Amino acid sequence: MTIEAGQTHAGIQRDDDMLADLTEPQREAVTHVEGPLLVLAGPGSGKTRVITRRIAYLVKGVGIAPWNILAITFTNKAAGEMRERVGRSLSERQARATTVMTFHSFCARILRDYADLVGLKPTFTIYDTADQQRAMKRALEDLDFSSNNFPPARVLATISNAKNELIDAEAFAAAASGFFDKKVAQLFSKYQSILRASNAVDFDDLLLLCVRLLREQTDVTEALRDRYQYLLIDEYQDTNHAQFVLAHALASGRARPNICATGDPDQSIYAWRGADIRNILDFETHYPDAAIVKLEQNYRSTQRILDTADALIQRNRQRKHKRLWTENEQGDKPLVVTCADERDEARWVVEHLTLLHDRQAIPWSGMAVFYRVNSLSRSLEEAFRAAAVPYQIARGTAFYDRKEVKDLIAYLRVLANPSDEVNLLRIINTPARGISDNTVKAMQAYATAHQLPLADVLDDVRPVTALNARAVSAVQKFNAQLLGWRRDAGLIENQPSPTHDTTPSLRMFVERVLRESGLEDYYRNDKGDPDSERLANLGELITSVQQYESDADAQAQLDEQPQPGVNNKLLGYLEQVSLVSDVDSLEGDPARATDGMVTLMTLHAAKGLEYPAVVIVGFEDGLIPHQRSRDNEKELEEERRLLFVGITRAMRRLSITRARRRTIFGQTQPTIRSAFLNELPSEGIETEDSGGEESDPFDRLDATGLASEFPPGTNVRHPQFGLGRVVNIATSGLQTRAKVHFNTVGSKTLILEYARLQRVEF
DNA sequence: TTGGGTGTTATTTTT
DNA sequence: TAACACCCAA
Repeated sequence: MTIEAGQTHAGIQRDDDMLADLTEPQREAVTHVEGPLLVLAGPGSGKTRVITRRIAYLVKGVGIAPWNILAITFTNKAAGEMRERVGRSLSERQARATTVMTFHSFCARILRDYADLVGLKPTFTIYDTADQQRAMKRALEDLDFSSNNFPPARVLATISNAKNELIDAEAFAAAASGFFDKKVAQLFSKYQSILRASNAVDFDDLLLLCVRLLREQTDVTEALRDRYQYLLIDEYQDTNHAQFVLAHALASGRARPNICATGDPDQSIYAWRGADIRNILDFETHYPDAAIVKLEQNYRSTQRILDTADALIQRNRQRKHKRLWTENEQGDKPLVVTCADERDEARWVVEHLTLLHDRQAIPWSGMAVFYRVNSLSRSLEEAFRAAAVPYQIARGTAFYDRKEVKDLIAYLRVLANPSDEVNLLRIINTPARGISDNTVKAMQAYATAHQLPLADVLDDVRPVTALNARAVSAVQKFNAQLLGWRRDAGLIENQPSPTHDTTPSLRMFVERVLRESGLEDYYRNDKGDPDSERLANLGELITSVQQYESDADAQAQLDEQPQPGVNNKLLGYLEQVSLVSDVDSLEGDPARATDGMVTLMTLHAAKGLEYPAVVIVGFEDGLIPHQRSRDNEKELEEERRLLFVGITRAMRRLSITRARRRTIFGQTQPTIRSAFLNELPSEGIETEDSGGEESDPFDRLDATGLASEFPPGTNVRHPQFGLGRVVNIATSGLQTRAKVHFNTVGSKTLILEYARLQRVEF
């Protein structure tokens, strides 16, 4: 039976059909309709199922119009998955009427509609990290700052943190106190003016400007609240302040906000990117009459794996109590394996996985190896290659970061948005066309002196007296080319759209730009040898254009809209490129029966995935928890959550390995086992030696045990100095030094092995 | 304009 | 160690 959108109670499906296969808490979450709802979903607890079922229930069970539903996720992958699963339980028409988007695409869409209200043109460009870096370098140059003292990445990170807190350049300047912050304030303001002049925004601006829009334009807010009456937010533990405010603004304005947040504080691993775990921990404070549902039953892992994870996470204080349980079998004890060094560790991993593959018939695609830092993948790769075991590395957005791909996209961006200086400067002489650095500098100087956008200077270069005839003609030729392209794509305002026989499709248009810009020849002739890989990548980009185009055309047809023009498709495509990375290009869906390959990735990248067999390597102090997170209790808890995420990815087999020695930065050093080792239930795990070398009888004397007994923040008593509090703890070699702030004598650094510190509980 | 020499630095990266 | 950015020379 298909129910058409908009139909009311007459055609409502009986609840039982949709609810029969749910557990009690799941049913509770699905059937909660009005008012705030928080779903605390442990790993593997069927969260996505609950969310999609809830959407189906709202539409089919309650009769809510699908266009009143807005579901927000963090990743495109999650959005795509959710869209797909919603599509399965609703009619196609209903499913298409719901809005399932990432925070950023949602904001981008709103800003396109209301660009003028926040000082943008609808053609604005979304700058990615590389674009941001270029813009920041320009800001540094303009202000004569040395990039040694102000590394662009660090400055941008500071600015990003500010924007996540909804602090704009002005507010930042007002609050800046230290030397660095004051300088950053100047850079912040310069950077924003560069972006503004380029009609460009960065990822954080999408959120910031959206919030500003909602705050300042009450009619827009009203319209959006009216449209999106039921709000679902996934991975709520990862929301930053801006996202919290945005969600709140949308949900407010009615007596009981219809906001449904799902997430798990124990899986919050992005605080360093601005995520604020308090958003989920304090949900009931923000929404006093919130209903809370806990999904604690796990359908993924064996009992022993779950017990290990649970024991670990119970150590955290910043959390909501939750007890994980499962009806799954007990399973094998998780293994903790000590290896000689990283090569021995890698060898053990490959051997272990090969055994699981051959004896237990687990396909390669059902296995994953996680590490804390990317650099650990190297020794693993070597071992996998040596043993001829198929593997893949999950790396982020490699494709769109390729030089040749970025070049072509830069052309498209400049065509869509002539103000985009960062990208204009990228392509102005790529490939070389006789517009030298000096020519560019002269034009920039002229632009600055006359307060003109660089694009205007290109339109008429003759007044730039510093240029010789050759330079002028080179610039004119280039500019004429840009104009020609724009005209044919219908990208020039106040001009009739192109006749369809000029440039009938976006794909053909992009191919034409590729050819006529000289990029194609440039990469073909590069160094004499046919640079086939680069050309192949460009070909792949064309394919993605075509893909986008046919999707857009099909969508228009379904919506009974006229076919979009090349100009609109170009804008849409560029937005997709900016907001969609290719992380989901991972092969080896464990559900598939193919043998596939083993997947190697960071612990962060593992979130949301599951594998029958998991190995976590580098279980050492300084790695897990990471060096930089040791001094701070909050960060230490995040490291614990990271390990928790890693452990809970495993369905049946879990192994954790460490090396006694590891070579880092070219230096081989003895390691100390992770402080978290003592937090795993000793009866519930099995320890083993890799057999790579004789085990060291003194190994057990290492300092780790002590270190974990005195995490920063611990209150202690010293026989001489009295009461104090551990400030930080550092391990070097076999010694553990603790810096303790004593109530009476101030700070002292003590060697834990000798200082007779005692814990004091209050 | 490119290449080589030098110096600096070293998590995690949903968008 | 190794990757990357930067600067200078040809």
